[in-house]
Amino acid sequence: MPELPEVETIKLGLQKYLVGHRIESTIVLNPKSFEGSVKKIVNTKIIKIHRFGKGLIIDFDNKKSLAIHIKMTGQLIFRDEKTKKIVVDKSKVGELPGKHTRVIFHLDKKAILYFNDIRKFGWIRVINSNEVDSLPFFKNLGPEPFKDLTEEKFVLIVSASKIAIKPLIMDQKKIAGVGNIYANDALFLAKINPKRKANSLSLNECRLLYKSILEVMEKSLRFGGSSENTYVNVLGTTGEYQRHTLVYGKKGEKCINCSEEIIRIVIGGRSTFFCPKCQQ
DNA sequence: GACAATGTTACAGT
DNA sequence: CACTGTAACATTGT
Repeated sequence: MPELPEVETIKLGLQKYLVGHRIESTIVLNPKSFEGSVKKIVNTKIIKIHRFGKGLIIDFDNKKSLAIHIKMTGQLIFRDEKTKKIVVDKSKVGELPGKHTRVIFHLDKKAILYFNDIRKFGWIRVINSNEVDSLPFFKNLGPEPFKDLTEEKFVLIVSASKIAIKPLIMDQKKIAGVGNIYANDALFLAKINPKRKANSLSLNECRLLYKSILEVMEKSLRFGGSSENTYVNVLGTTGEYQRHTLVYGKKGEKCINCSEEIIRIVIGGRSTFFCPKCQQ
């Protein structure tokens, strides 16, 4: 799932459904997916949810927290008596628990939180609430859209780098939250070739790209994120952004501006889609 | 069988 | 040391 809009959608869901619940037990089915002592969070109450970039933090009332990264295929699914009636997308979720369920949190009032993760890249770890900033992933996060990434900061970051603009905006240490889908679409919206060296962008191009990043992410948030692959929200239902992508995943299809064919190349090992005519 | 998939990081090389 | 590019992690689907 995993870019800022998807993780933010999960955060909103956890805030709505999970906060206030007490953990009764935690079952770790895949040791690699969970680090730390389960005992530290049993019988504690969930009080707050945070998101930093693509990472999540769940705070408990005993100064402990869970730090979570769902990477490519993680899912956090909440079930209780009420939400049980909501029909999950079977093709993306399957049985609960199922073959890819890695951790199960049993909560009070018969509620359950499942952590599913096909590829097992994701992780959950128990930490002290005050040590979030010392975790490798969270410590290194750059400023993020909608928070502390101002246009001025963005211009400085872009003009200071010689690497291609696309991998730059996907570098979480430089800018937090942008991944492959939105990097592709933002560059298309700004009419910038993804191979361009970052420091070759003009001030106007930088500003336009900044606005484009915000625009595509804002649009995705409205659609509840992108369910191109395995992403679902905490109720197990899909987002809809994948039906509205500008260029991502559209190799061979016509450009929505000029009807030229969208092409796919690889930059930094990642699929890159763009219109060779609009994004010279 | 080969290749690609929303991400991050360890490692090698400059 | 800083920066850059590539491979690896594990599994599934085409």
